[in-house]
Amino acid sequence: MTEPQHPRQTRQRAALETLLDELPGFLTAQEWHSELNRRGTKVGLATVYRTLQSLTEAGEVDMVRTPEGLAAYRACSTGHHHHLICRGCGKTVEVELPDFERWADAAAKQYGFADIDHELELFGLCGDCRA
Amino acid sequence: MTEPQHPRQTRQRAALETLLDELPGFLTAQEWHSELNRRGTKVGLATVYRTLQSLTEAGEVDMVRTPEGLAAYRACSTGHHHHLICRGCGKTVEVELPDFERWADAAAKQYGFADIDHELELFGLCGDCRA
DNA sequence: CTTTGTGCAAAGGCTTTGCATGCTT
DNA sequence: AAGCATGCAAAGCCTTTGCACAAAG
Repeated sequence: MTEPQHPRQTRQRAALETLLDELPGFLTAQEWHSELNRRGTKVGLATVYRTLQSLTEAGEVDMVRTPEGLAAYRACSTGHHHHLICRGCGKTVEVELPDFERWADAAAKQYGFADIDHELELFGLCGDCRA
Repeated sequence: MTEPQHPRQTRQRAALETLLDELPGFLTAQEWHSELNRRGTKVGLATVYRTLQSLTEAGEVDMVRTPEGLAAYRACSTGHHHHLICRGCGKTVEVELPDFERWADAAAKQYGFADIDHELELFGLCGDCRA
């Protein structure tokens, strides 16, 4: 049993973590990559993929699947929540649904299921895009 | 404005529709393809993809994304419902959640979102796999 | 006969991986 | 100095598409 390995502090990882804290929405690995390079930080695409995976496993980043099956990532705040995602501009809101877990558990239990997990995303049009 | 085009009745499409009615679970396009061929019905993979898409657009088939981002399909009964999927054996149950749409609408409206759609899947362990 | 469906193979797009090099520690 | 991280390019996988042929209406 060795110490839990801390990832090394590299320019690329730092840049990505900073960017994750700045931009609130869900972006794909390729979009994070473009955004980094657009800001002048040269980072390889493979590195972005590897770093996002690493951060996801570490629980510092949230991954969801878009309806197209792409992986999209964002920094996650603590606590369990769901996402409300604008179809128009991609803006995302974290939605607390306090009753949902209990309710899902209860619903599943009626079918003999236990140990319930769930994936829930809401998609809609935000006020700006609706205007 | 012409009549709504009915798809042509072909051996391949019939075989897939029959199989969809027989197997209750979610399978990927490739899995449906394998299953067809395993049963002696030779159908091209591209045809399976195209037919599943066509059936999905026609509302006769349900598509969900697996956590890996793969598209998985199954015949769907009428009415909107969600899925309760066993992590152990893949068994799926259709769950009617009558209050959910209203509730999701209300929750989203608080954030100025409208025209809400959602994706909800529940994952758990069924009675058999729990034994 | 006309139109749509099929099959095959090739192309596309996202993601992962192998390997040599550079940077952290 | 040792080892993980990076970059690039190549490979992998799922899925879509182009095209010629077959089948349905």
